[in-house]
Amino acid sequence: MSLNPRAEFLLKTLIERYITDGQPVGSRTLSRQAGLDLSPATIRNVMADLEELGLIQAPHTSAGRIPTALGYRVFVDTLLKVRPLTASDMRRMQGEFASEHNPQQLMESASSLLSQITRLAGIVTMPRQEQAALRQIEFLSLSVNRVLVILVTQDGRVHNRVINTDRPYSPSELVEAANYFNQTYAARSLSEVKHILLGEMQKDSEAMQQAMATAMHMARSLFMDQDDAGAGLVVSGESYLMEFPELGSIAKMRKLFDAFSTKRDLLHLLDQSIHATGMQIFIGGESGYQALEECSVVTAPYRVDGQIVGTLGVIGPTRMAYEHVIPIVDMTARLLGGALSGDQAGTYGQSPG
Amino acid sequence: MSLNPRAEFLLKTLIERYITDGQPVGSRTLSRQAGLDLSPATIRNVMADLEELGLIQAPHTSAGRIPTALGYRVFVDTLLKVRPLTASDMRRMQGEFASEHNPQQLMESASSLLSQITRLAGIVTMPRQEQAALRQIEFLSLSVNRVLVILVTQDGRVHNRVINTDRPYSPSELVEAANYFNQTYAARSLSEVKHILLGEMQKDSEAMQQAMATAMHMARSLFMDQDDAGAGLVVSGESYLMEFPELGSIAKMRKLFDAFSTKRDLLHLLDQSIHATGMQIFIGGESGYQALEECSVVTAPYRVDGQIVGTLGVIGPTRMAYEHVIPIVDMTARLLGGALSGDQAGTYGQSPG
DNA sequence: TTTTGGCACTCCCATCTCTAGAGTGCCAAC
DNA sequence: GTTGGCACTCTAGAGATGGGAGTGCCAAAA
Repeated sequence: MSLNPRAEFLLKTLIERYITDGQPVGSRTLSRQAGLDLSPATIRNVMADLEELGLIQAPHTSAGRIPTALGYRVFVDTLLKVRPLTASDMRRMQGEFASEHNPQQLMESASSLLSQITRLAGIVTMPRQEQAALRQIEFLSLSVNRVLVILVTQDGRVHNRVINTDRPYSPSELVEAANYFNQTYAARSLSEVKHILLGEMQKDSEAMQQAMATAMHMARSLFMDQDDAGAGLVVSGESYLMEFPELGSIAKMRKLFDAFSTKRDLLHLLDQSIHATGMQIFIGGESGYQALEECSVVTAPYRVDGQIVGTLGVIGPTRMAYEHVIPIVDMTARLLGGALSGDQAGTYGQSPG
Repeated sequence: MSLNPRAEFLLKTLIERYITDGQPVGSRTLSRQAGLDLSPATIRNVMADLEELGLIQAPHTSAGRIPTALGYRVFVDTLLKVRPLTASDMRRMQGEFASEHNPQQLMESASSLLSQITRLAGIVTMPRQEQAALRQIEFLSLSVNRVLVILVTQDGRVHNRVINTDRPYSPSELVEAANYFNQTYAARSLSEVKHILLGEMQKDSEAMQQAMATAMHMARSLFMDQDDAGAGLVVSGESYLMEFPELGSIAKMRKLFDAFSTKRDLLHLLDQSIHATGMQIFIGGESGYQALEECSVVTAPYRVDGQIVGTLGVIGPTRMAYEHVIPIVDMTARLLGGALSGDQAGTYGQSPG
């Protein structure tokens, strides 16, 4: 794919133009817009080449050209200059994160910030349980055969689960079990804990101390059936997407909104980004989900203490203002990570006050 | 509004017909449908009367008639015969509730059942905190100045809140405070507790025991800033609404979906029903919200131990199959209430197993 | 070799016209 | 009170039409 600089420049100009007004761009428009002092006829030659390379296409014989997914890909990968955040957006984002400490609400703030600033749909995945480090666990007797397990992770989130036990446990048994558990596993990641537990279960349970056996029993129920299918996803501003005429056919919109409420596919898509170290951009069909055929997804992982624990991003039409969206997603990921880490610091008493 | 039986019957027939196929109903259609052996001309006379009374209207000169909001109101109040639930729907609903005990998930099951069976949007409000009775409270030290408050209500829900304290508390202080609190306030409703607390705070705090003072301090922070604006609402199946052409204009749909994601207005609307003892039906503009102009909302309160704690229902176009929707909403409310009460029973060890 | 103006051609889209069909209101007759 | 008849109204959909935007290609100019 050998593109001379002029062709590149024209591709870039064409895409920028198309992104701002959504109309196919013709040779005359492009010739004026580019400021290259070339006649429309020349431009037409170049456009024919670009079409041959599969970077742009004409919706019909006598319309202008619009970018293909491949065209956007080249644009995003090699032509795009991201715009720095405006000072006012920056202030707004910092303000939002500064005023909030509860992790759940931080996710929601992040999601709604993303959608409000970009005017696209914002998505944030909950920090992955497995990555999160255990801070503290407590067992609380609710009734004869029911125990409430409270699990606090380093990122400050609190998880509850009610467990039906096969025999009654006394409060002191529960306290001992919790102590044992906290001493043995504190600061390890939940996936480590799970792994260790699986190992321990192999051992002869006769040999275990009582406290340990109790802890094991609780923990097993807690760790073994975690499937919060899609619960861990915060979506906001879906309705912004209704404003884009290219997504307009009710049927397409319906599919898209179904995807938003099912959440499963989205979660899976975002999970892919968790293994990438930086931002990822899925353009059109690249995501592999039919509902997102005409959409792009821009994601960034966020970190708590250097460890990637979740991802966030936006979903919008392929024709989105990437150069604005990218820095916003990037910064939101940093701020959210920072706020979550900051929260933890606060919990440990390192913050002022 | 004096309607003779024949006019009533024709109104009923017209509305039923309009509900099933969404087209304005003309005099010939109605004459055939009604089976009254009246000529279209006669029907036309009656229709002219019904129009004069504001019960039906013609979209334009030579279309048939469609019901007005008032027409639906009369239909729902006096003409409607609800259909009993089908056995298969009944089984499905019971099955769904039988397999689930976690209160949060029960809400979600209820919402998704409502939407799937009616093919409309389902909504369920979380049980109101204030109505719920306190079962148990625990304080857990997270770090120097942070305490995790865990509050379990009779309906089995667990609430967490992290509180920043003004001084460190020792574990034993916290245990004592919790004991004090549990002994003093168990089984009272949260609103009662809140009320009592307000009273206690008037008293000379010097005179309080240490445990009591600690408990007070925690409780104050916990009870005083509860505004989960809209957090307590589970919505599902919004996208079903996209299938109704009468809601079709993108702009209207946009407003509707904004209302779904804001949740505030919906919550407020459902809150009105919490004070009613039975089902409520808001037709078109009756709800008072512009976004719901072309929608009807069918709600029913649900009870835990005879006490109304929340409401649920569906939102759909005014042209919905009320005679099916009403018993479904009604039954869902009963089943959800039952499941929540049942859950509580289970917690107290009254259930088998 | 690249760029340009010219030209014939294509296709869309908005507008208009037209017609068939559905439904109405009114009136006179039953 | 009910009915058939009739003139009238309005919509939705099917062509027909013309302007406009844009194209590809070609030959001439740079």
